[in-house]
Amino acid sequence: MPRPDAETIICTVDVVLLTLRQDQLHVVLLKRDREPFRNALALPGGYVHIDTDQSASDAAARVLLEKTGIVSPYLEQLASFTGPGRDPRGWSVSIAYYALVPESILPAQDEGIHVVPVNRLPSLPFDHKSIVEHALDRVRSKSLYSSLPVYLCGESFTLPQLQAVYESVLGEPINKVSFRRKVDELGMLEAIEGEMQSGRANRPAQLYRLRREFRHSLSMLDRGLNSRMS
Amino acid sequence: MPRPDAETIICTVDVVLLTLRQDQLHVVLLKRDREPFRNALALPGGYVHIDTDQSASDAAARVLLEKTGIVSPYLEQLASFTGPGRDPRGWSVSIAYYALVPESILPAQDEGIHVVPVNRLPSLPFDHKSIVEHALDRVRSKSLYSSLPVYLCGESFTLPQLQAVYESVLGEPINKVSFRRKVDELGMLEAIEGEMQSGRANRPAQLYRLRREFRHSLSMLDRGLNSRMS
DNA sequence: ACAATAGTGTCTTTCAGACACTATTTC
DNA sequence: GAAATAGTGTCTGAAAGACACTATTGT
Repeated sequence: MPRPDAETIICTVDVVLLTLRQDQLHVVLLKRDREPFRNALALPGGYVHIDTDQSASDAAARVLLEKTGIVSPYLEQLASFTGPGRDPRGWSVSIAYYALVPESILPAQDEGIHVVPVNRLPSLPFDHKSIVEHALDRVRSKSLYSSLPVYLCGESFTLPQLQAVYESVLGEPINKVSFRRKVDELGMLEAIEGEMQSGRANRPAQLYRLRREFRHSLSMLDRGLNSRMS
Repeated sequence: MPRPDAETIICTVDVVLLTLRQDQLHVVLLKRDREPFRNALALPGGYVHIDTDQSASDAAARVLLEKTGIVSPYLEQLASFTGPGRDPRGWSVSIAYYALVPESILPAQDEGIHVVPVNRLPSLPFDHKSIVEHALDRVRSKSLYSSLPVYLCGESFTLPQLQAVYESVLGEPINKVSFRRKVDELGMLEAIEGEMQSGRANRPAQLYRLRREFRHSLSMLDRGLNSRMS
């Protein structure tokens, strides 16, 4: 364990764990069990352990597992946040990561795990608010031209469900025909031979799953879903 | 100055300084004046100074200025590279930045400053080769939909010159009409009321410069120059 | 049969690339 | 006037969005 003092740079990782609940992006926050900011809600984070971690990415995966019990199939470096003022203990570096998971794998909301909608963030310690906002920017812009949002779905899902996920992430409706053309172009899905009943009276939708090659990496488009962003 | 030992994470910044020479991207490498890898060519880099640097970005700008004399109008964080093995002194974090500058502001190639073509990189110490490759990926993909390559031009330039710069970065020809439509759409340039003579006999081209608002930040497109990449 | 949603065919609009034409300079 | 490159007008083809139509379920 690093022993921070005035001579040393504090080196940590933080994880922005995102999920979709009721068609809204939510971020997982934990109640801090130690100083500084004890009892405040903050991103899951912790020191890099030079004795066990082979990289910051390892540290992020370890922290996420230790603090939430989750192993995320998608975990990507976001950016590093640095400076003398962001942590009261001293000059610090936080290497931030983001992860997307289906709501179904989240542990029950208790034990200090809070899932809060990203558009109703409470005030957060350190510069965690800024980190979350950077993560949202990244997720939204990557969702325009990649398969990233599929990590918010469970093992299997229908195309209408997947489209709703994209629409929730991007915050606006997508043309159905174009969406299906793009999904086809991405080539990331395979049909499963069972179907799905909609709860009510209608034609059932085909279930799909991610192809094996894309379980842990993205598929990219040249041209993007042309949901206006900018 | 941090005093690295087995207990401490070594915290540094490295800068990938890119420029265009003879229509080819080049990276600036310096001969290291101390161990480890004394006398090897490497990226300009150095320790974060917690007594003077207000952020890693400050550290990168300082290192760049100290080692090359350059103040780059565009300097962006690339990613952080971490692990126990990348630096022989111990577990290290390098927060990497990249910068683009016109060749004209580079100091004379001596005093240990080397400008080498990116497709003929020598073997580099640490994981600097990987850092350079990440920077190239980033620059190329951002060049598809932003004004990034203008930082490779000087104060003023013509549209044919700018197009050549984009083509050099992207490594393939661009349609002239489309390019001009996109430049116009980006809205980042303003005409200067002098013209430019081409060295030989032809119609002179209008000179342009970056609008003030874009001197230190990019302009982005929704749709990109459709130079095929991926 | 009707309601409801899945899935597709096709027309229209928008945008990128091809190409040719005009413009302006030097020789 | 010829050569050379700057700059533009316009046509063509590709891709995105609109919209309507068919398909398949439960009630």
